[in-house]
Amino acid sequence: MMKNSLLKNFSEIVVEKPADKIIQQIRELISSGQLKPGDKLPSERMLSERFGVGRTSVRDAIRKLEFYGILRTLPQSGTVVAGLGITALEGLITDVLELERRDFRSLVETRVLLEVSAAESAAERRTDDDILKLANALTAHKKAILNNRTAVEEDLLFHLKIAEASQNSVLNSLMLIITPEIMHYFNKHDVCGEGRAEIAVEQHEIILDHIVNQNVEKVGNAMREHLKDISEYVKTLKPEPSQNGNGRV
Amino acid sequence: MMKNSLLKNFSEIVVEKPADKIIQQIRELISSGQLKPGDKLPSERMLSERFGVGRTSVRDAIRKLEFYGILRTLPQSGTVVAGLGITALEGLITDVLELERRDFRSLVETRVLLEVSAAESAAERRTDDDILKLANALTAHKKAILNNRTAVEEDLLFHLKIAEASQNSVLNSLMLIITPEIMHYFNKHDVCGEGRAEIAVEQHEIILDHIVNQNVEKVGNAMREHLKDISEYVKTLKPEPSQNGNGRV
DNA sequence: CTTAGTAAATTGGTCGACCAGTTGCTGGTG
DNA sequence: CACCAGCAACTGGTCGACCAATTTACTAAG
Repeated sequence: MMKNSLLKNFSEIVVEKPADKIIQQIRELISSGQLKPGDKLPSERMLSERFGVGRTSVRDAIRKLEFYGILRTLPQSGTVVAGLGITALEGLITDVLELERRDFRSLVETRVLLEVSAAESAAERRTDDDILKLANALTAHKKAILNNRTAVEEDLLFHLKIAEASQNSVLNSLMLIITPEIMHYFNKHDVCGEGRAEIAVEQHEIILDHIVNQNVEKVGNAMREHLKDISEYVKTLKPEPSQNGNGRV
Repeated sequence: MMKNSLLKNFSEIVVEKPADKIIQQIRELISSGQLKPGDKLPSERMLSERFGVGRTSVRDAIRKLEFYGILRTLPQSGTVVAGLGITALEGLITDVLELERRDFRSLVETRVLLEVSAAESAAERRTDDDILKLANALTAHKKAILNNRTAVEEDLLFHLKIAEASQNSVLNSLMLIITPEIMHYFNKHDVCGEGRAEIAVEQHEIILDHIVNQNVEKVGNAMREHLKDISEYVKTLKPEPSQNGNGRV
């Protein structure tokens, strides 16, 4: 182990997973104009031979780019470049490669933004079914609090149901994406302690009322107030910048 | 081909990729309490044998869940369940599985939400470096218009730089995520035609000015106006509900 | 010359085997 | 008895081979 420490200092982060190298290579192919949007990519076998790596690594790279909507793969047919422009592709790919740490301020800030909007849309467009789901989520939340004081999951699940009720699929998806990180922070800082949970439930009840009555204006303010309460409470705990668990969005 | 059509009608969407089946199974493991947050997952070999599929499929499933922040895999060590609650996990996983089609209304609506907020934050917090990047992006946009009338990529790249200047990493990431889909729609509907591009550039210049002068209020309105222009123009083209290319967020 | 039918080639999907690094036990030694 | 070297059994990462389905190209009949 000791004998390798020097070597490690030398190479350090040069681990360079094959998949990442391939993403870079594909980026170059696109930059040089050899690969235009709509074009079919060479077969995975071609690419693996061309890049000198196994086909699995190529598949991993493709899968990753596919996640971000840059490629699109049709079974038994081929992989094509999505209908994006070259310029944007370059920018996106480089950004995607170093999509890193979140910070708490950004997370809270964005959450308020999304949630307030979601609540307003929910009040405007909720169906009867949505109300049922919201009521159920609220009940589950109350029930969980009776058993164990921290019920972060149930709390956030109520918020997710609001996003669902907004009838805005994109908003809903984005909420789904950032929720795990929010949960991570909340558990870390033990937000729901000594009476906080009860207050949260009360506010949830108010919000649900507004949604039922389709009072768009009031629900926005109620949600803003609810989140303001929580985020300011969190601030009193630790100033720590604190990086999150994984780098995903 | 014809002889299979009946069979296809029978099985239809029962393609059931192994990876998806595994995601379901893991979900059950978590539901039944056999897998608690923080626990280490059984090794990939165990899982592949247990589920009766190849290890590759297991890896695919894990990658997918990892992408959504539900699992976390440490090389040469093991895969663990992220620090999420069981309740939320259930909700998230089922939702993730059917994270499907976007619709245009949701996309535009959410975009306005994010962009206005991004512009305001950018005006408030932009650095000198940000201004430089914004100016460069604007120049590139103008230049592209002189050559070819449609310069959707450069247009959106300017918007992405605004998100970057907002100093909100989460907001920036979310913009990166929805931008490809926006581009898809714009190219599809040929938004930038006959003078639209020039108008857009003028509005971009105004927005940039406001950001330089840190005029938070005006930049919000300017961005709202800019997006309103575009989205309403798009509306005049086709009422078509239109599903997008791939189901990714 | 057109067209239907079939077979070969190519595609992505899946699999089990091998690789390198880590962990933890085990037995020998101070 | 404590401790450390060394080995063995894991881990995830990568690879090339096989599979089924699709596409394509060729051939033969009309």
